[in-house]
Amino acid sequence: MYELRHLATLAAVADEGSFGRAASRLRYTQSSVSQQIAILEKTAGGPLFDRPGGPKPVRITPLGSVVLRHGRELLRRADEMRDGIERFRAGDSRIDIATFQTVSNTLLPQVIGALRDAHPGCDIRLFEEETDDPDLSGLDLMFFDGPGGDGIDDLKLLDDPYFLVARPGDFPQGPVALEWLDGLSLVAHPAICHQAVLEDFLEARDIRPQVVFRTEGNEALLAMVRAGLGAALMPRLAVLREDESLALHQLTPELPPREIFLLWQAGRTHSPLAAHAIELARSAAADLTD
Amino acid sequence: MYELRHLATLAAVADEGSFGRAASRLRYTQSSVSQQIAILEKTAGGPLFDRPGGPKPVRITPLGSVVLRHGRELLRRADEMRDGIERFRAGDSRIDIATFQTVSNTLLPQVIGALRDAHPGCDIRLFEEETDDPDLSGLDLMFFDGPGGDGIDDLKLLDDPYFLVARPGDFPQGPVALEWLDGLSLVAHPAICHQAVLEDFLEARDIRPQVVFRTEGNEALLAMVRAGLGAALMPRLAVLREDESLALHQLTPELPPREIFLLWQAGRTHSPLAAHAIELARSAAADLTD
DNA sequence: GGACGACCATCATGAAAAGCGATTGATTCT
DNA sequence: AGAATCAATCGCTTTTCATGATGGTCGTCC
Repeated sequence: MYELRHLATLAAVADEGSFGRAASRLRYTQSSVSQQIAILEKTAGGPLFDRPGGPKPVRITPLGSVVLRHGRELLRRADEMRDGIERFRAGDSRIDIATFQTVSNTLLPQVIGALRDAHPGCDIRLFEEETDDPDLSGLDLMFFDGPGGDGIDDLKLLDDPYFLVARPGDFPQGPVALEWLDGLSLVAHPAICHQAVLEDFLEARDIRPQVVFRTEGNEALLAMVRAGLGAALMPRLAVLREDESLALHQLTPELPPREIFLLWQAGRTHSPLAAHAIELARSAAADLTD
Repeated sequence: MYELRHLATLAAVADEGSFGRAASRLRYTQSSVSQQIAILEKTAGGPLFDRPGGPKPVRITPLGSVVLRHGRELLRRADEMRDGIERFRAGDSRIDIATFQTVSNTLLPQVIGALRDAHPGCDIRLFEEETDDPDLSGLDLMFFDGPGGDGIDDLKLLDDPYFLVARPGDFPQGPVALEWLDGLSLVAHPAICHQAVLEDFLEARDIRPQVVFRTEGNEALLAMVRAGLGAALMPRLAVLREDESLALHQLTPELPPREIFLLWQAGRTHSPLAAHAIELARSAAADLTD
């Protein structure tokens, strides 16, 4: 059976017009070139070159033209593959990352920025979704507020502690005892993901705040607090702009912090891009917890 | 260095999700598949599959996807090449033929018809040109009214004898002596190709007809004869419709007949199509000389 | 939990082939 | 005729390829 090597030889012979010159170009011997062409001629079922004999150049036959045309195309594709591999190794490929709101606003910008700097040609695709149940199909990486389950590897990036967010003056400065939350008017995220964990935790201690409004938007929640609709229990990182219009109170005892993980399919070999992204996420998380 | 075989194995492994199943599909052993993938992984510079171990299927890595995508493309092209060769052998290819007027009207229709019947998908291209100097570059075959020169092989198809074409009654029925042509008003082809040969032949015998009109078109010449502008010396085959408005007279002695040859580049291996065309032209010529 | 089965890597071995050098035969140019 | 050029071919060496056996890993089934 013929192989790419034979096609390369064919092309060289066609270029040089001579078996011998093709041989020296490819660092073969003339005899080897003869045999390679012979193999191609056997699989093609007829002569690929007319050999006039003597110093005249060999000339491609009509059948040879057919094989040569296809052969060159194959060689071109093989080159493209080499390029493709090289580009991939340079990180010039695609990465699909799922994320959620808080991460999009804090960790991710740093990660993406550094990634684009290091790999200018790369194609980064983000998918923002709030879900209880991480689905990594088609994704390289996923930020998630909990560890991965079966068939998923994870890396814990950081603990994001909960604070009570209220209007200045609504509570005395400093830590607030957890019991104060009982019966308190709160605005909150929908009861999925870590929000559910949180509410179960309070319930278990017989603390039942009154949730008067739920929305996914962090900014919307903070606006509600500013407007006096109620207080909010929010992870530190969700409060982007800390200004005089809001007061952050630690809680005693502390609520279980939201844990932020980076997930990927278990046992997966990462692309250079993904490997780099993991490293960047780890160090960005370390910066945030300073 | 990797070869097409390795890419085929890669694709099979990707399809089957298992080295062993790919091996049995390709009639290899599992060990051979392992080694082939190892070779590809070496040239790609990293693992192409994640091997979870145990009965879980292997999964392609991002790098593997790159190689696989290109690999499949290469294999597809290799298949196309096989098809191309097959189509070529079936005669379903292209043939370029140069011809001239008389041949276009007599021999060629039969040849082309039979060729298209035998090879329905073939691509026949005709180039009609009147020239003294056959140029076969880019052509498979050329009809010509003389033998081929240097670097050209030829096949003599037939002799086409010259007749004197006149209006009925202008000459007594039957052969006409050559001397009668001296001073006679003739219409004729331009003095190239065999026409030149013909006039030299007469000149050498001190016979000088008076050419009152020249044109390339056979039909135009015959129309001129009918109109009484003059007589014409024409090869038998150029007089397509023999009707009562024209009289054909043999000449005594005969003029050297126009010889019709089929030419091609010397030593060339023909495509099946060209080989067939040569055979058809030969037998069509034989039919005409009956 | 321990034996089993599915799976891939590795190693040694024998077979196939690829490549090489020398020679031959054909052709052209001088 | 002789020299030069070129491809085909032959015997040989080296490399590559494929194989079968063996060992390690992971999941599953009593």
